[in-house]
Amino acid sequence: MGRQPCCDKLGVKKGPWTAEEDKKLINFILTNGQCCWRAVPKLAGLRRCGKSCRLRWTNYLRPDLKRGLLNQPEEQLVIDLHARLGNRWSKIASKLPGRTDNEIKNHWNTHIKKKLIKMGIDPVTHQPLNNVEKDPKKSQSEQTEEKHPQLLAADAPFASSKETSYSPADQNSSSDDNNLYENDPLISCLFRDDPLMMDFPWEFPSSEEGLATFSASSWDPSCQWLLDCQDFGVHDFGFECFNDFGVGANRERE
DNA sequence: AAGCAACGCAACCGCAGAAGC
DNA sequence: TGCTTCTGCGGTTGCGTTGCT
Repeated sequence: MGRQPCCDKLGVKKGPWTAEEDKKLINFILTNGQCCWRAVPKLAGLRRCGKSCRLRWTNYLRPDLKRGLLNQPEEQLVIDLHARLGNRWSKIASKLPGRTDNEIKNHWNTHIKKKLIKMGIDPVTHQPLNNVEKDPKKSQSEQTEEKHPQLLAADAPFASSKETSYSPADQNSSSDDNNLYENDPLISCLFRDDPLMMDFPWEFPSSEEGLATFSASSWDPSCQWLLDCQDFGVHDFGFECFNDFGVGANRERE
């Protein structure tokens, strides 16, 4: 039987996205919202597979994305979360507003991993490299707190405290993550299921009226990228695609 | 200046689970 | 209930950039 490929390989473009393709995709999503990804390339006039479109949007074009390297608190949070959740990048990413799983995964593999190894910490187990197999029965979180004093301490705003009792992620990984940090107000805030303020409702209205409403009322400082665009080169495909939605008007007001 | 190696990031691939019928 | 389709996730690869010799 076999699984149908997500797109027919023939005639589907691969590789880096061009500014023109980005423009088409942004234009389409701002106009129609995120609908069936499989249909997006066809409707948007792209010779890409839906999967590729989704990836491009979620990892690069989404306006609520932060650009640039992870800062210290974010990095610390990633380490902390990784110690508890393992390579569940999407889970980790969901706790870092504006960051994608891909970004975090890349950052982990290129930066954090090395840092930990340099510090003599196994990035997989979060235990000292020379002590990895000493106490396999100890819970991962217990070990993490022991092994990351320098990470969990002063320079780590998200660091766990001794008062905080965490459930070891690997013992009960299916348990509700909310319980993990219930004693830590900041972390528990991050672990809430309800949307944080940065969760932007990417359900764009499709009618003109709706779009007008969107542009007038939903403009948010987090969308400043549309104006600044210095971080990822929106210049390359111009602003025309946003003008229809009142972004230009917002800009003029400033 | 040229060649090479290492690095970092964007993108692809394949699988698993969810959703729909 | 089982099959099909779609989406999302994590691992991996490819390539452009940067730094070193």
